[in-house]
Amino acid sequence: MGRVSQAQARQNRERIVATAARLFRERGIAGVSVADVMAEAGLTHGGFYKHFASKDALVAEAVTRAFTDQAAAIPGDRGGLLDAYLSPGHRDDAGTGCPSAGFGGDVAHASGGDETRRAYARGVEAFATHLGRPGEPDLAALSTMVGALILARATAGTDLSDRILAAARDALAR
Amino acid sequence: MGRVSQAQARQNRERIVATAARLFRERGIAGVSVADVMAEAGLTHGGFYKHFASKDALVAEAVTRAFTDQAAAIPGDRGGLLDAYLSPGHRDDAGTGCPSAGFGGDVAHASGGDETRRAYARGVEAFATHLGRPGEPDLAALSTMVGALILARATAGTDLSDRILAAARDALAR
DNA sequence: CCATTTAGATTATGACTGTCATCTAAGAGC
DNA sequence: GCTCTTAGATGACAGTCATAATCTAAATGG
Repeated sequence: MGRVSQAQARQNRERIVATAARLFRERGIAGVSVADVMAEAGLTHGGFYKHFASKDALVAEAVTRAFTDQAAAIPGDRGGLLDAYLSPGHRDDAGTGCPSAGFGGDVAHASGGDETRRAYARGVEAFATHLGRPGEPDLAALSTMVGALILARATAGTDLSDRILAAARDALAR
Repeated sequence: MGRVSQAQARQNRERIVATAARLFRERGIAGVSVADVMAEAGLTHGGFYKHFASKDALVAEAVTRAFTDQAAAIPGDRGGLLDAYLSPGHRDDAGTGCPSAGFGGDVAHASGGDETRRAYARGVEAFATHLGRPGEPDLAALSTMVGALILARATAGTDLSDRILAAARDALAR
């Protein structure tokens, strides 16, 4: 209702970004409204513009946040990373999953503004670099992983979905 | 205004589906309204429901149509297919491009109904079969191609975009 | 403590959404 | 030609959207 401590406000803002990063990946950017995000964060939609200039500004921050969260949670060894990435669990949990895959389709369709595209490109490059060596990111492996995950999600519920994950695992195991 | 010949009506319906197949791939399913499709097809939005039961029904038909169009236009030799698929031209023309990539993100987020998901899965399987041999579709190559195209589109305008396409071409050339 | 600031709630906005009922003019069938 | 039918136009509907002004109560700084 009234006011809230600066610490509380900062924490609320954090929760809005974290909630958005999850919901946008789950339902797509266009499929989630500002009111949806605020409600899920336990706030009312009117207060949103005290924190962000626009929905696009939130999208850009949510994309950045999703990539930094990912970077902090990546398994160290490549084998473990591949198995986790191409698992049914990752397929079925888009909300906390890979941002390159979760946001890829939406950003390709120009959802979010210019800042969103830049944040996305930065995140993709960082992830590809982690997959390869500094100086030579493994863009081919990244493409296979992202493509397999998106295809597996879009065909979830069919046997094709599991076969896609398995085929990508096999191809990248070498 | 008044009525129109059965042949003309059939032709109008075709145009609605073709327009939708293009717009949905360009801007995303959620980013295109029924009114958008009808206007682009040269009709008013009210007449839409004389042709389709719902937007979801149109989405399902548009997805099916995009895949049959693709199947009719695929280069015969694998080398030519790879070069065309992973070209800047294909990246920049999503509207007439690969439906597996163009619809993948949206279908993964459960845009469109059950029939849409089935149509998408059928189309993906058919394309993968074309890439491999009957009985053993090349799901890994498909994943690499679709992933590279989506990533290249989402990073269009940066040098990363071209590098992704080149890396995927190299990896699949073997 | 008191005055000022401000996060968040409430409510309003104008535009846009998918879906229909209705109207109308012209094709189709006899 | 005279019905009967129907594709498409027109207009309206209830709902949702992003954005914003206003209110209010509590936190802040002096």
